[in-house]
Amino acid sequence: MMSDPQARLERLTSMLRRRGVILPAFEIHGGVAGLFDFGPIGGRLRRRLNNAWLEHWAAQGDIVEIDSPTITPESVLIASGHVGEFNDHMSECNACGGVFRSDHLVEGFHSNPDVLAPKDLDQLISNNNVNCLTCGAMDWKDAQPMNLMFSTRIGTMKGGRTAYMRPETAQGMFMQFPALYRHFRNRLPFGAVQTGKGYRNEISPRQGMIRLREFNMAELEYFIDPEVESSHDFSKWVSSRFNFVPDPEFGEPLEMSPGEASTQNIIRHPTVAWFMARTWDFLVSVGIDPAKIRFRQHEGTEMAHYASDCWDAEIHGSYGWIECVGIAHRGCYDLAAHESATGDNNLRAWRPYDEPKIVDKTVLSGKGAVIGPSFRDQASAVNEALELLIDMPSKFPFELSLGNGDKVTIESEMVEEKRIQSTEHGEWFLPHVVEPAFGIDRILWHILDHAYLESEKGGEAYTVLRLSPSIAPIDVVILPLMEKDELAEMAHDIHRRICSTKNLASYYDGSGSIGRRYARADEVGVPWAVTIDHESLQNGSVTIRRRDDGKQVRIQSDDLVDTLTIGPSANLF
RNA sequence: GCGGAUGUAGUGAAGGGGUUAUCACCUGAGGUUUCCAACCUCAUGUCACGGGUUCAAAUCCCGUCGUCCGCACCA
Repeated sequence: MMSDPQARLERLTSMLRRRGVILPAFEIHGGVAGLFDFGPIGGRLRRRLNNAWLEHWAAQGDIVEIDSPTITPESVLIASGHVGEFNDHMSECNACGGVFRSDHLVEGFHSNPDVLAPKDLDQLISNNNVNCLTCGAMDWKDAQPMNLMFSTRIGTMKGGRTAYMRPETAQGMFMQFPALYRHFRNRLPFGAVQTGKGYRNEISPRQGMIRLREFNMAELEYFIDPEVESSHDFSKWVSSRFNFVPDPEFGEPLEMSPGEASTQNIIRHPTVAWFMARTWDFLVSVGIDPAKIRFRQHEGTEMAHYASDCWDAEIHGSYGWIECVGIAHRGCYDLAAHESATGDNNLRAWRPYDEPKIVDKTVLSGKGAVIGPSFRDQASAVNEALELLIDMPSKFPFELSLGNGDKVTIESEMVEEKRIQSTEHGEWFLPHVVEPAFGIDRILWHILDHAYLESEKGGEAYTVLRLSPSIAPIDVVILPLMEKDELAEMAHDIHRRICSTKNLASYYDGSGSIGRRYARADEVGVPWAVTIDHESLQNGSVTIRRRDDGKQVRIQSDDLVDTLTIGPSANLF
C-alpha cells in the first residue's frame, strides 16, 4: 500500500487539507492557481519555520533583520535588471497556439538573442524559417513582451508611478546598504536578512506548493570585501559528507565535506562554501532528511543575470529534486547597478591602506582674474576641465576639451602650475555580496513530505507527522482520560497554563477514545501528549507521551511547563 | 499558453433528465469505556461557478475557474 509514490502524495495532500495545514486559497470563489492559504495548523508551522530561520542567522552575530515594502518603483527593478530579464519576448504559433520564448527560437542564428528588439526577433525567425516546435508550422504572431512581475501604480489618479510587486526581497537590502554600513560601524563583513512575500506571475503554476504566484522568501545578503581573504572555520563539518553536483564542465557529482570542497576549489569562494554549510545545518535542524539534500552548481547558461557562481540546495521529495535554496556570489553587480542608475555614492565601503599613500601631483590651476574675463559664462567649465587634466601640456597654447564637448584655447598666462601633495588613507570600493535565498514554502513542503510517515497499527493505516519539536505548530496536546468529573477541569487548567506560556502552544482534546485522540495528534505532528487520569486528581501527576515511540512517563503537572520549555530530556524516558 | 483527463459533504468514493442525492471514514451530542483510531443511538454537512436547452438540470450543451498528466515556460 505504501509503494506507490503518487498515491502517497495524494494521501499527504488530502491530510494537509483535511487537518488545516495547507489549503487552496479563495476556494469558494473558484480558487486561484498558485495561491495557497496556511490553515490553523499550517499558519503556526510557517511562522515557526520563519522564526527558526531568522534565529539561525541572527546567531551568527553579524547579521541583522530589516523589512522593506513589497511595492517597488519601476526604476529600482530596471536598475537591478529584473525589468529587462523578466521581460522575455514570446512568439505564438498561429497554427497550434503553442508559445515559445522568441530568443530560444533564434538561438544559433544570433550570438546574443537576449538583447534583440521584437522586430529583429521576428525578422530573424522568418529569415531562418524557424518552425513551430510543436506542430512544425511556420506561421508566427509578432513577438510579444511577457513580464513575470505583477505591475501596479503608485498613486491613484492619472500620472502616478509605475511599480511592481517585488519579485525578490533582496533589493531592499541593497537599498539600505548605507544604513547597514553605519549600523555595523563601517566594518565589513556583515549581513542583513529579510523574510516576506515575493511575487511572480507564473505562466503555469504547478506541483502544489512548488511554483507559486505569491510566496514566502527568506533572503540573506552578506557583504564582503573582495580583497580580504575570507577565512571560515569548517571544522564543525569535517566528518559531514555533502552531495555536490558541479557544473558538468568542471566535474562529476561527488561527496565530501564543505571544507574540502572549498580548499579543492570545487566551490570557488570560501564564503559561498560557508553559507552552504550553514544552510545544510539549517535544513537538517528543521527536519529535512540530510540524505535528501544535494548542492547543484548552476551551469554557465542558466546562471542568473547577476551571479558569478551559484549553487542550489536541492531537496528530494515527491516531485523529485527541487531547488529550495539558491546561494549565489553576486559580485558587486547590484550595488554597482544601483550606483550607476542613481549616481548615489553611498553604496561603497572604505578600505584603509596599511600605510597611507603620499601622492604628489602637479596640477594646472586657472587664474581667476584671467579666466573669468576671457571665457565669461564658460569660465567655471574651464576651471573644472583644468582640474581634471592629468597629463600636463607640453607647450602653450594648447587645446582643452570641456565637459560639454566644446574646445577652448589655453594661453600660458591663464594658468599656473601647482605641486600638490596629498595623503590618501584608503579607498572607497563596492563590496561584494554572497546571497543565500530560501524558498520557505518549498522547504516547508519538504519538511512535511519527509516527516509524513505511513505505517500500520492493528491492521489499520496509521500516519505520524514526525515534525521536529523546534517547528511543530502544536507543542503538546492535553487529554483528560474522560471528559467528566474533575478530570476535564484539571485538563483545561493545564491547557490554559501552557498556552499562556511564551512560545508554547497546547491543544485541548476531550472527545473520542484516548487512542483516537493520540492518533489525531500524531497525524499533525504534536510531539508530546499529556494525559490526565484519576491518579492525577490524587497526587497531581500526569503522564507525558512521546509521539515518535508512544512511550509514556509520569511527571508532576507543576513541572510540565518547565519540562516543555526546555524540551523533555532524553533521560526522562 | 496548447492537448488530454477531471470537478458530488472535512476526506475518499457511488450514482445520475423528475429521488428527501447514496456509502464509508471524519466531525459533534448522549451513552458506554477508564491509556493508543472499540462499541451503540442521534445529529451537522455536498452536486465548482456562470449561462443555455427543457414543463423539469446535480445529470445534456457552452463558457469560466480549479485540479491532475504530457508539451512548452520557469530569477
